[in-house]
Formats: sequence, structure tokens, C-alpha cells
Amino acid sequence: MRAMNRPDTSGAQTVDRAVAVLRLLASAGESGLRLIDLQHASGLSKPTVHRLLTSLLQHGLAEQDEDTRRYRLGMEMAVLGWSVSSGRADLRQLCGPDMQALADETGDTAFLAVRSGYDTVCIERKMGPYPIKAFTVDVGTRRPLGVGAGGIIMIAALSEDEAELVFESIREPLQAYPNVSEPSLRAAVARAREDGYALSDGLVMTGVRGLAVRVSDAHGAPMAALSLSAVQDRIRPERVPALVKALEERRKRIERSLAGPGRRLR
Amino acid sequence: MRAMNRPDTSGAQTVDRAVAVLRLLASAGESGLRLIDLQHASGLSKPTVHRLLTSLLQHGLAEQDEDTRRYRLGMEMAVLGWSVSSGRADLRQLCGPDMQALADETGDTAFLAVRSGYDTVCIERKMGPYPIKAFTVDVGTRRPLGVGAGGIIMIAALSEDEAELVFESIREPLQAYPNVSEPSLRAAVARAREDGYALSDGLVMTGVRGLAVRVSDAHGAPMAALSLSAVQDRIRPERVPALVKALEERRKRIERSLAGPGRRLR
DNA sequence: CAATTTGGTCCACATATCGGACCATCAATA
DNA sequence: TATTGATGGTCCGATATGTGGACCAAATTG
Repeated sequence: MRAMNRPDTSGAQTVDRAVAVLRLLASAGESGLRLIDLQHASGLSKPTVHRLLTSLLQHGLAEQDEDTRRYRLGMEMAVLGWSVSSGRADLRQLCGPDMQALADETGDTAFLAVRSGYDTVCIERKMGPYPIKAFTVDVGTRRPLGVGAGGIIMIAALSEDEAELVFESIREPLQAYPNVSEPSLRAAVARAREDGYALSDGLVMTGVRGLAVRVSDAHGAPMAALSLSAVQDRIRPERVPALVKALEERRKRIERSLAGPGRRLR
Repeated sequence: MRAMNRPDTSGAQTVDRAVAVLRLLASAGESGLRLIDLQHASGLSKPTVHRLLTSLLQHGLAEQDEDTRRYRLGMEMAVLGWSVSSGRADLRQLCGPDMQALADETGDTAFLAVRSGYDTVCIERKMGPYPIKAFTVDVGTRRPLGVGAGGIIMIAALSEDEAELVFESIREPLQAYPNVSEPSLRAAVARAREDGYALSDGLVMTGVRGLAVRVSDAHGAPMAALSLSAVQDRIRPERVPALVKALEERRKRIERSLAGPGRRLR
């Protein structure tokens, strides 16, 4: 139908397409996608999608449910992922203790998310003791960039041009989130740029607020978003400064330990 | 040089090649591989490898070290892997407590490994209290199937035909392990078939012994290998029954919890 | 049990990929 | 500093490879 990404220069078209399919499967999560869904979402022809899937299936990167015929990511994908040994790869476990501490001291739920294409992926979650939990995202969940405080801070970290590209790309998938309008998102991003932290006030779900700061690597490049989320009563304006301070402190600790056991290649 | 896998029927050649490259990168681990290494190891031409890499780089599935020009797996690979939500995917954390308990009660180091192509991948490790550690494998390490007790039990779980295929495929990579000869490996596999557990007596490294049992999913299909490893003085013949018993007990617990929160698709 | 939807396959065509040849860059060596 | 060799990267014509319209099969629906 329309261009996926870059019809332009070098590379391997087939690889691009295969990766696109993998991304779609990743977004779909556990329940998977039907062949025809993939066909429509990717804009590729049925035989093409099927051929790609056949190959991915053979390699275990995708699997097919015997009964429903639906496709989802295969375990081999996870196994390959476990062999990654750089940057974000061990970010998750590295952040674990600080996130738990953050959740404990604030009472709310702490999240860690990274960018993947035009999605954010939640890679870790720690629940705080406060008994009323807000709508909560599972580890592994993918949502378009811009959804949630974490997504906002990630867009805010981009250059104008890149941000524009993102807005362009997420326009369609954002339809699924009725509370997120592009103007309100742009406003939130602008505020985040000024404040240094992002606030999502019911943008994802009415009655839920989130706060996020960005985590950078040793070179200052944004790596992930560290966020807190709770029902709106818990994140009142007067409490925001304290929460931001808690987030910032944890961010600093995390960045320090990121820089600490500095990996040097070769 | 020679065929990678199936030159035969349907699929996408390009995808196969790209996956082959990814596998090689995974095996190489942190230090990465040079273009020419990939070229030789894959048997593909330089432009082909480079073109595939260009695409993989664009998608973040691979990354290139600025200084050394070496390629390794990219973080996106890990992120995609985190979105896998089936079977083995959460096996690791599910096994964590039992493995720690196993390590604690035996004193030695417990490993969990899964098969990936013709490799075994160590996906979890828990150290026991005994102060003398044997040569120890990091999480994420890939080795040819058949290396170590875990690898032996995995081959033992295969049908004759499949096992033969494996022997064929690992002949070359096994050269890197001088202590593993094909006859001794075949003997170890045969014993493992009889005993129900695998014993590696210095096959990987002189003076190190390992014991492994296989972990099966709810349908009885082999999923992973649970193993213990220690210096040979710690795994004397008279202690083997007790260690095997401990492994078996943990295996049962793990398999029960695997069957328990049974995921049903759809 | 016809109609519709979806999964899967065939095959002639054309296009995206292939790889030999070439250039650029760097390190070691003379 | 010139020379040699090894490696990263790119070009471009030939063709093997992937493409998608059309078709069949099976499942689902009315």
C-alpha cells in the first residue's frame, strides 16, 4: 500500500520486510496476529508475508499456534536477545534494585521503558506498597511512542526533526488511544522539554497520571525512561516536586552504575 | 563454502542468510566479529554480508563499534526478545528460585541452558556457597551442542536421526574444544540415554565435571537443561546419586510450575 | 449447504539481490 | 616514507531470487 520506511538506498529489502513483520508480531504480543492482519498492517502481499513467515518459523523466530493459525514471536527471538551484551541489554537487572526502592519509597508503581522503532517497550516494573494500583502495563508491552509519561519524555529527548518524524509515524497507531490527541501530546512534549520531566495527566487512561525522567548512557544519549504511575489522587500537583526529586535521585544512581562498570570493547 | 542449512524448499533465502549472520554475531558475544570473519564463517560473499549488515544495523539488530569496526548484536535484538511471551521466555525467572536453592543445598554452581540452532545457550546461573568455583560460563554464552553436561543431555533427548544431524553439524565447531572427541561425546550421550542424566567428566575442561537433567514442557517436549558443575573432587562417583536426586527434585518442581500457570492462547 | 473469509500455494515475470572487480584505508614492514 | 598486505566498503551488469495476481482448500458463517 504505502512505504514502510525507506524505499531508498542500500540494504536488503527482504530483511527490512522480515524485520517489519517481527516488529508487528512483537507489538501484538501473546495473542499473536493472523496472516491477513500481518498482510494489512505491513502492506505486503499475502504470498510475501507467508514466505517470510515460513522462513521465520523455520528459524524459530516466530511460531504459529496450531489451532488458531495465529503467528507470534518465537522463543528463539528471546534466546538471541539473551545473547546481547551491550548497553541496554543488562539495563533491566541493573535498574531492578533502584526501581524497587523507588516504588517502596513513593508507594506507587515504577516502570522502565525503552524505545524500539516507533514504540515504547516496558522492560521492567516494580510495584509499590500502596494498595490502589493504577492501570498497569505488563513487562513486554509495546505502545506507540508518546503514550504515557515515558513515551512523552522520549519524544522530548529527540531533535525537532526526529520528533516530527515520530509524530508523523504514530498518527495512525495513536487512533487506538482516544485520550491522546496530537495537540495535547505536543503540548505535553513541549512542557517536558522545559521541565526536564514528563507528566501524563490522563493521556493514556482517564484518572491515571504518570511522571517520567529520562535515563542517559555514559555519553548522554537517551537510553530509557524511568517513570512512576498512579491514580490521579496520588499524583497531586503539590506532590509532584517530591516525586520528581525521587525519580531524579534514582536516575542519577542508575546512570552512575551505568558509567561505572564501563564496558570497553576490545 | 558449504551449505548453511536448507538450500531446499520455500522460504526466503535472504532471511535465512540474515538469521545466519545474527546467529554468528550471537555466538561471538560481546567482542563481536569483523566483516571478514562473518564472511568466512557464513560462506557468503563480502558484498552480501555487508548489505545484510547494513540493513540489520539500520534496524538496530546489530551494531558496529566505531573504533574497531567490529559488529555485534544490537540492543534492539534484546528489546524484541523481551516481547516474547511464550514458553521458554519466562523460563529463566521461573527457574531462578529453584536454581538458587539447588546451588545452596549442593554448594556448587547451577546452570540453565537451552538449545538454539546447533548451540546451547546458558540463560541462567546461580552460584552455590562452596568457595572453589569451577570454570564457569556466563549467562548468554553460546557453545556448540554437546559441550558440557547440558549439551549432552540435549543431544540425548533427540531422535537418532536428529542426533546424527547434530553430530554432523557440530563436528567443525567442536574442533575448538580439544577435550571433546566425537567418540567420547557419543559414548557420553549413550550413557545419558540409559541413565536419564548426563555426566561430563572433563569433556569441556580437564578437572571439571558436570551433571545435567533435562527439563520438559507440559507436553513432555524437552525445553532446557538444568545442570550442576564443579571441580572433579566435588563430583565424586559416590556423590553423584545424591546430586542427581537433587537435580531431579528441582526439575520436578520446575516442571510443575511450568504446567501450573498454563498459558492458553486465544 | 451456499457464501464468505482466510490460510496456503503456483508460476511467469521482473526486480532486487548477487558477487567479481575495484577503490580506500590502515598497519606492518622495509 | 615507500611498499606490501589485509581488511572495510562500494559499483554495476547478469541472473537467480523474490514477487504478487490468480487459484485452491479449508474453515467459518448465515
